[in-house]
Amino acid sequence: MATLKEVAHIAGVSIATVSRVLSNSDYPVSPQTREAILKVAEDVGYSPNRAARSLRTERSSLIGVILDNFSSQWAPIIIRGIQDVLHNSGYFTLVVNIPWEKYSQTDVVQDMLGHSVDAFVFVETWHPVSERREMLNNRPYVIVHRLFHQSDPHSIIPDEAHNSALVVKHLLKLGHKKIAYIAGDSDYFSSSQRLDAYLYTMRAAGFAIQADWIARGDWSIRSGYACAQRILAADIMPSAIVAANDGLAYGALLAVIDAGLSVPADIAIVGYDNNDISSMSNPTITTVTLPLFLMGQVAAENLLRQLQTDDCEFAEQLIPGQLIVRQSCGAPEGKDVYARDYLRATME
Amino acid sequence: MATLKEVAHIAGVSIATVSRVLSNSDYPVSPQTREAILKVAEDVGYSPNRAARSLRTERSSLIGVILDNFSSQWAPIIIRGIQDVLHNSGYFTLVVNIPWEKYSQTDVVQDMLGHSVDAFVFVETWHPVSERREMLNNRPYVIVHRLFHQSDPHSIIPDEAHNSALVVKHLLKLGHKKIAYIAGDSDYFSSSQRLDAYLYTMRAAGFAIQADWIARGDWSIRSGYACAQRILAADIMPSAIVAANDGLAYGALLAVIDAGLSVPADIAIVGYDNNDISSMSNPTITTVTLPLFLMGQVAAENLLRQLQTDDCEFAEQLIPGQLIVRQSCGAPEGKDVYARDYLRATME
DNA sequence: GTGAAAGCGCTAACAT
DNA sequence: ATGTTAGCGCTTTCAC
Repeated sequence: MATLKEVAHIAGVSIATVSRVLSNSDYPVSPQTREAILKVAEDVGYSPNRAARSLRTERSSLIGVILDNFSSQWAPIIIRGIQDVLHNSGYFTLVVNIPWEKYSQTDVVQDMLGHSVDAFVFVETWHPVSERREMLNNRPYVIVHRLFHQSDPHSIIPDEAHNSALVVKHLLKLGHKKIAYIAGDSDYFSSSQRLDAYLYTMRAAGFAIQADWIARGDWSIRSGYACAQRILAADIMPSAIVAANDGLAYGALLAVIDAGLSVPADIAIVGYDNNDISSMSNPTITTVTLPLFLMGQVAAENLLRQLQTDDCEFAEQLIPGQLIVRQSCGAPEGKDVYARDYLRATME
Repeated sequence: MATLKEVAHIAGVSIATVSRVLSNSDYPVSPQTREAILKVAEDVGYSPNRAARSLRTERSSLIGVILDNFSSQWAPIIIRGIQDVLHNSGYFTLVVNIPWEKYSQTDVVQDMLGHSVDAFVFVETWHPVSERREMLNNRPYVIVHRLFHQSDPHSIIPDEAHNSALVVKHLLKLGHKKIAYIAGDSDYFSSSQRLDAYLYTMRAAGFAIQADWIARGDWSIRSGYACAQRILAADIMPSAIVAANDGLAYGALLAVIDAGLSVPADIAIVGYDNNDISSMSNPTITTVTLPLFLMGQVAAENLLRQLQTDDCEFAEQLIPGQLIVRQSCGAPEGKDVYARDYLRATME
């Protein structure tokens, strides 16, 4: 590969001048010289040796990205959002998947620091982050879609309260007053956030909540089924069920149908996350979609800002999701949103 | 961060000796000295400066991974397989997603070469690879799950012929003689491979194929629906339909049901790919699963071999998939494989 | 078995 | 506006 020295030799100037031009320095160079150098660089296909540059500047144009679970339905989209911004700014990402169980953060972070990464992104991480900053060699970092309890001003997270309130308000607007809730695994930060928003929204609307309207599952279809069965046995039968995710909602759907009831006629159901399952079930499930790509972009932009200016202000950034109205809530606008009809309609 | 110099100073030896120990060189160093150095390195948390090492050795411990579509159902699993092997061998990966439309391979490859990547992995790439080797600066490379027509000895690909024959033979074993076929988009390499295997297997079994038993779709549910409608109008009604992927199979399923027929009683259906849809439909769809994680691992191991020994032999490696028997084929062992029953059974 | 020193390609401080 | 040069941390050749 071509080096500065070669370009300098061909262009008949010193390597310092070539460096000034090709490293986008703001050091003054005469237009003619600049152009000549640019031409030679183009001709020989010059590409800077990042190792040499990195050794000198202690910056690598590399960003470490650490995630819990690469194969989750969220991670790939978030990563694409991150890369979309970062690649356009000349950065490469070192993406590493570390299953939560075998997490030994130190090792990976240490290795990444050996590669002189300029900053870190943590995606969907759950791990305790006490003293993170020192471990990270005081490099900038940002957390996207944080799943653990500890608050961190460097986080970009879904606005769980807003999103959860979104579905509850949607049901209220449809006239429901007796709304039950299936919560997710209590280990998750998002689980309590979503539940709290349901409680708050119901109270703000002035509707009482029966104790046996609330069941706690573990995010799975199976537990959604079991929770819905318990709710159906409540003293006062609810007219709608809000589930903390689409798996739970789908399980609830099956349980309600198996109980000989109809969705949404007898019981309305709404989910959360816009999982594939919610668009393929029968009836299709009304849910909330998270703007994952956007979250990745925002995270990357946040990081770039940190990289450019020494001290910026930090505060958790909450990104709102969007309601997707389908059949399971009974709203008129979702009535026809089911896969087979969509298929038929567009197949003529 | 600690440097060789510091470790050498503390240990009271020269940096050369420290380097010999800490870079796993096979140069002889006395056991006592070695141990002393190792201890100091541990104490100060030494981590080699990869930029300096890379500058010197022209090797970076970085592998460039280029893919078409990060968010495909295959890519993340393949990548995890790749990383599983590579990380254990001390490599980091530079993963870059380049949508096919805006592919300008040269730029990314060029940038990666600037980072001195030791080798390349192409995942699900479609792009022409003529003269790839020179462009890659003669560095090792491997292609996983290749989607284009040109053959390349550096490929790790699913054994499409074997897999496709797997489902056809499965139907033959169940007694089907009149088997129709819905092919995928003809632009894809895998499409013709799968179709050919169907044709070959049927002929080898001695069964004639009617011209109107074969329809060509574009991988989508919608086109599966349309293709099945055409097949149902054939002069001789088939007893089974093989679809080139699960989307087509699901579309066919809907069409058969809409025609007032039953699956698998009247028409058996099988898919390919083990997409989520095939485990969630009703009936669930018999299909073939691709060993994606394994493919990634094999690809990475192949690459490591190239990195270690100068000349190794190359030949396309075909990785066989596995048949997943569910309800849509009518086989007894798949009879009970449906989501709701599974749910009930395990819910007690 | 160990140490001294050259040099990888680049940037930046300093000189002109 | 341009050139000269030191030195980033490491590996490796050569000397002892």
